[in-house]
Amino acid sequence: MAKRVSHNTSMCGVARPLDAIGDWWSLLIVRDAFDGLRRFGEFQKSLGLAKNILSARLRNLVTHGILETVPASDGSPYQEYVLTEKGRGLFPVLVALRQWGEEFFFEPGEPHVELVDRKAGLPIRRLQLHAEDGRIVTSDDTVVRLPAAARSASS
Amino acid sequence: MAKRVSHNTSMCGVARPLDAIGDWWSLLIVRDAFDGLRRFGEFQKSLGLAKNILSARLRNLVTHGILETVPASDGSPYQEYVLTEKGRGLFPVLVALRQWGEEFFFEPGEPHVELVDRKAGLPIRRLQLHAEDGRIVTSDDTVVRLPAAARSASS
DNA sequence: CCTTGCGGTTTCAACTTGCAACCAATATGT
DNA sequence: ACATATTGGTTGCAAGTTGAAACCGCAAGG
Repeated sequence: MAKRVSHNTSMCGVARPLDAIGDWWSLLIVRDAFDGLRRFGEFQKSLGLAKNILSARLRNLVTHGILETVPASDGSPYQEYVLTEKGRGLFPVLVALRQWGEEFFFEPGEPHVELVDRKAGLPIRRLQLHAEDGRIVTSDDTVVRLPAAARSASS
Repeated sequence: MAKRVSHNTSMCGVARPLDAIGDWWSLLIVRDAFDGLRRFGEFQKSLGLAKNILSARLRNLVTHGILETVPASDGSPYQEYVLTEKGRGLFPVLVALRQWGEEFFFEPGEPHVELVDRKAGLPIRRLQLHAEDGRIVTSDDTVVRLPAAARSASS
């Protein structure tokens, strides 16, 4: 118990996010939150997971500032779980996952939900990586590099 | 044992990818693979996880077609693990996670590794979502929608 | 030979997961 | 007033998962 919340500075820029999210369920909760779900029961019905697990995951997401609880929007005496700014920052992660899923996990023609622009009703474009000058880059065109400070102390 | 490999059709476009990846370790393995790591020992040293776990995760990633084993690149009698096309498709997911991490998990000025364009040496741009017409959209501007076929059968 | 390095598998204790039962607070019917 | 349902949890417990450490097999080096 009393899990650490502050960032473990030994973790890298990919591991810290994963640690904060917690597990797969948490990411599905966040996805549902983007779809407008707010209530404990809504999440449970949507995901079909055990209540104790949902309870723990929601608490963890709140602890990490990804969700926050708000008193209630309708009259009911319960609380609701809504995305924080930080939580909304996860949107590209979910979109990237979804697009990867669409490309590799569905037969061509197999029906699947689509992410569409609300205004035009048309699908969202595929995510693309751009260099500073606007060129589209792939994983082959990039490297991870230490910051200047750390770099000067190594080989 | 004998885990299912074919897609569980009841899972959505976000859950299927998560299921295939397996867990957090797997994603970190894939990240290391993008950084050029190929050998069992390299992954183990980089991630510091138990050998049995690494073994299981690598096997799972191979089973799901994210990594594949190749005989050996140098003379050694061992095999190496390299990303498949499908595995390379995970790059945007990792970039999205990393960018989220950079924004919310590091103090301003705290040193962290950076993803840079190999040619220009400059950082990669922030991922952005574009509508079909090129407009930048946020989560508020999008909805998930059932495919036309399924849509006509509901409310 | 004997040892070292690599790439695992096996063993086993500790932890996590998740079903089911229970609990508490309000809402609703009679 | 009293029973009953609904919502949002917590608790108990069996089964599954994780991970540290020990072991194993093979090839190369001395």
